[in-house]
Amino acid sequence: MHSTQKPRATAINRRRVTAAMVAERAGVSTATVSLVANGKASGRVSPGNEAKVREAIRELGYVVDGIGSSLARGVSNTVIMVAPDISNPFFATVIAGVRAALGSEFQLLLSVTDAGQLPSADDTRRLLGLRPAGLLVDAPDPSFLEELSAPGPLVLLDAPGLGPEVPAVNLDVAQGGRLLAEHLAATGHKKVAYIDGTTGTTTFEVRRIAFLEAAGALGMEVPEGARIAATINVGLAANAFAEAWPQWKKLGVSAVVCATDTHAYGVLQEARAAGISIPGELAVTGFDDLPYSTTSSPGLTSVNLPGELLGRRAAEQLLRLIAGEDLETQQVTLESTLMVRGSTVQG
Amino acid sequence: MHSTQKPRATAINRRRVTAAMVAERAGVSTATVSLVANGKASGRVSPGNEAKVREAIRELGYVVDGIGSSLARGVSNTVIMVAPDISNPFFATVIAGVRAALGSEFQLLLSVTDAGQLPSADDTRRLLGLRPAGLLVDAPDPSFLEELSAPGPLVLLDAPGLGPEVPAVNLDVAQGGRLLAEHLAATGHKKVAYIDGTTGTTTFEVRRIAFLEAAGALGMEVPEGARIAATINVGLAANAFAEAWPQWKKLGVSAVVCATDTHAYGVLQEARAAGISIPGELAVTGFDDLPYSTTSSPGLTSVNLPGELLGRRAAEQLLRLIAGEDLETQQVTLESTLMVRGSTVQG
DNA sequence: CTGAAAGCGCTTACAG
DNA sequence: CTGAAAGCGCTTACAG
Repeated sequence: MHSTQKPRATAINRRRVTAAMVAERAGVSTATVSLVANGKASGRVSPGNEAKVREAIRELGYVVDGIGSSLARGVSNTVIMVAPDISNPFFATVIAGVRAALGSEFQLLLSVTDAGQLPSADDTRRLLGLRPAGLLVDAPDPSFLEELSAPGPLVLLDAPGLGPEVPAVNLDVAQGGRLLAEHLAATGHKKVAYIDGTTGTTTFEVRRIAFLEAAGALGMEVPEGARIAATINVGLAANAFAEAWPQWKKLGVSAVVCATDTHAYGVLQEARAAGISIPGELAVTGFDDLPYSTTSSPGLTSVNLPGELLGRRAAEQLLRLIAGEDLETQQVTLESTLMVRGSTVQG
Repeated sequence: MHSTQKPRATAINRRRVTAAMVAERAGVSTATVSLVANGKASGRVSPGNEAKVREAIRELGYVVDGIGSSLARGVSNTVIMVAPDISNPFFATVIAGVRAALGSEFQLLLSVTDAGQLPSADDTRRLLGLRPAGLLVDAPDPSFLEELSAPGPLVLLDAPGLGPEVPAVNLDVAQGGRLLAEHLAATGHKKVAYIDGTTGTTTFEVRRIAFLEAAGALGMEVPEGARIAATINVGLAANAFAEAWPQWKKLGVSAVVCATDTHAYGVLQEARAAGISIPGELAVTGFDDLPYSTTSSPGLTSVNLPGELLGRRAAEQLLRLIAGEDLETQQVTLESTLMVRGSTVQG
């Protein structure tokens, strides 16, 4: 009963239904079919013909071929979003925003690279070979943008520090850093540690610099040796913290600012294991305000970044560019807010 | 003389470089350009012409147009992966596996739907309009597959319970359920609770049924009222558990099996808050073995599902189908393993 | 309103 | 080895 399978009994051999087939069935030309199929019939196709074409389309199950259409029009109805890291839960909310704004006219396709990797110039050229109606690029690094010559409509997301002529929607993470500094200063901290990411993404730089500047201005100190970095991973962050804590304690550090909530989870975990009281002995803060930060114990004080809005605004801007409109503002910056929870203030 | 500078056009108005332009520059036909550009020159184009074409391609910065090429060949060099939920961290590892196996010949594009939503038939038709070389569909539901008529090469991932004629790579979550039951029986539990997901995904059904059957066979009981469900969210799972725990306690429940690690994190969190000793008073288990499960305290006993391998195998199968080869095995099932940690056995 | 026709950029028999 | 030519399926001036 072993089968020598030639599978796919499904209608794999079903012939592609073309506009020509519809045209023949409806007794009109392919031009008319095209008009009707694309919703451009009104005022250009007689009601009778339109009805006939619709009927034929229905009967045959005709769908406009994207490839043929793209070639004829010079561009596809696809919007491609390039993202370096989808494993970040934050990304899912950004996508949701993009989808919401894009609606059904354009098809959203994601091109992801391996974790932490940027798309190669080669990848990108191939992407452009698909003739996307527009490109959304999340968290690009500057060198990538240089390679990305001659795209059509392009909007960057979360790409701080670019020339003002590049359409972009940014998160004001610097503001978040300042809010954090103000909050910690207000709650009496003098010496603070900082746990950075290791990817060197611009947003991490901005987070760090904004915090450090504001902290300094507010009379707080980040002592020598109280600045470390760890990969974005709970366990690794926990280890890094465990190793650093004895020295920090000696230095008098009473708060630690983490570049991401994920780092902060590691600190919370290790602190619990080591019996460090939070926030009494050590206050902990993060960035991103991931879902778990509301429900961890204690809750994590974190900078909330509006991911859904980021995606939505970026897609809206892109839609304008695709429509050939000018952008009122090339660059949009979205405010971040500080969510204060039990990891910095006694519940 | 023309310059030998790199073909880095200055943005916006660069004219598309076509094969015809390359052909003219090299003094050959577009047929020859096509052969060279596609690496099919060997034995079909004279060395001299090949060199001339390569030179022209370099000078002009020519890239084969994906749309034109796809139309001529009938299929694109794109592989589209349809996935219902990218916010699941597990998914990132699957993608990594797919990318690794796919190599550089095919361009991987992701089509995601909103969380928990299946792609509509309409979406899918448009996807097929892009003429992908192959389709990968992650965690589809059966009704979706019915609509997906007449695709070319197609491989399903994590789609248990399908007819044997559909190429698929599955995770043996049933085995995971059995391992869990055996482990809990071996560690002396008699009454066990179960926290299910709410999405009704097939994999959740399989997890539950396999566990319940094995548990029954091993003499364990899941009492009336000790089966609840919660959305995949730490906080919601925590709440659901908090509400259920008093009754479970009365019933003599000493272990709880969660459909996902995320549910289990909620239980761990609430248990800590409520002073329930783990695993002494309550043993906790999950499915998925997410990264945090190694480092939570206590570590979470969980069924490890090989995500990277899942993606890799699926892509390998797809590559075979694309190449027109037969599959040795239509359906591949990957073993799951049980990672025993502190949430079920005293560290 | 309508259809014939000219592409869009490429690939691939085919004839030389 | 090589190039002219016929498409792939569609859209869009254009002439009627």
